Amino acid sequence: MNNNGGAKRTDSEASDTTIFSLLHAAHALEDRVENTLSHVGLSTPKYSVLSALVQAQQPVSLGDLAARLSCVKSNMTQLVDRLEKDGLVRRVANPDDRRCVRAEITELGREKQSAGAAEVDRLNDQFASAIEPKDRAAIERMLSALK
Amino acid sequence: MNNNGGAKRTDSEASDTTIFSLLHAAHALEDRVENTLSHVGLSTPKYSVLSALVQAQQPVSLGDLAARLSCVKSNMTQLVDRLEKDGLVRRVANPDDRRCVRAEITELGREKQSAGAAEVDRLNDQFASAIEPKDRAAIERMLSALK
DNA sequence: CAAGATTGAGAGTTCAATCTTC
DNA sequence: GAAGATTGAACTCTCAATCTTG
Repeated sequence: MNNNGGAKRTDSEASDTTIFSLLHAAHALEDRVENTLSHVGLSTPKYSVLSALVQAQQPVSLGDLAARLSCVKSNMTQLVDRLEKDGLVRRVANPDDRRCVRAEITELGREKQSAGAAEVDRLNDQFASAIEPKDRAAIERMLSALK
Repeated sequence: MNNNGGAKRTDSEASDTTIFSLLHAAHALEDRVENTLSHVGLSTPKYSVLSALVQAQQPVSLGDLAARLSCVKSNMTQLVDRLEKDGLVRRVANPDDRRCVRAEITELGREKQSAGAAEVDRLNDQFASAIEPKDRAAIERMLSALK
C-alpha cells in the first residue's frame, strides 16, 4: 500500500524526501525481497526464522526466536505452526523446563534456508552496487537519525 | 519484525547498509508514524484513505481509492468497512453506474484526518531537520535506485 | 464478456486473556 | 506469583472466486 497520507507539501517544490516517500521506497524493496524468496517457496518471516535457527546451530525456544526477530511471542507460535505444517521446522520438548518449547530446523528447512540465502545475497550485491560509495555515509547517517 | 534474515556478511566489517538494515530502519520509522497517528485514533491505512478523500474533495469510488493507495480492491472493501463502522466514512450509491460504490468522508472523518495531518506534519518536520541538507541528495539517489 | 465490488480463505501481525509449569 | 507458550479477537493485506451491472 502506498500510504502516502496525502501529507501537505508546504514546500513549493515536492522534494519528496519525506517520511512517506521513504516508506514507499522501503515497501518496494520489501516487495522485491518477498518476490525473490517466493522463488524458493519462502516468505520473509519464514526465511528469517529458518536463518535464526541455522545461525544458532541448535534448537531455539519460541520466546528466544520472538526476541531475535523483534516480534511478540504469540506471533512466533503461529509462524512456527505454519513452518511445522510446511515441514521446515519441528517442535521439540525440553526435559529441563517443561514450559519451554524449542523449534528445530528440519533437513528440508535447511535446504530452503540455504536456497533463500543465495537469493538474498544476490539481491544484496545487486543493491549494494547500485549505491554510490560516497552515498553510503549519507545513508548511514539517515539510518542512525531514524533509530 | 526484524526480518534480518541472517544474511551472511561477506564483508569483513558489517557496514550494514544492506537491504535488511534499511528495511529495519524503515520499519522503525513506520512504527513511529503508526504510534503518532494512534494519538488521534487512526491507523496509517485509515489515515491514508481519509487523506485521499479530503484531497479529492468529493466521494471516490472504491476502485479509485485502491488504485491511489496502491492496493487491491478487496483490501479497500474491508478498509472502508472498518472506516464506516468507525463513522469516518459512508458508502454512497452512484445512480449513473449502479455497479459503482463511492466512499464519502463524514464530518468526524474530516476532523480525524485534520488532526492526523497535524501530527504527520510535525513528524515530517522533525525528520527533515534531522537530515543534513547535503545528505538529501544521496537519499534521493538511493530512493531512485530502489524504484 | 468487462468492470466494480464483495466474499472466503489464508498469511502476518498485535493485544489481552488463559493454561501449564516453575 | 512469574515465565513460557497458546488461544481468541481484531487489523492489514493478498489471491481466487463470485455476484451484479454494464
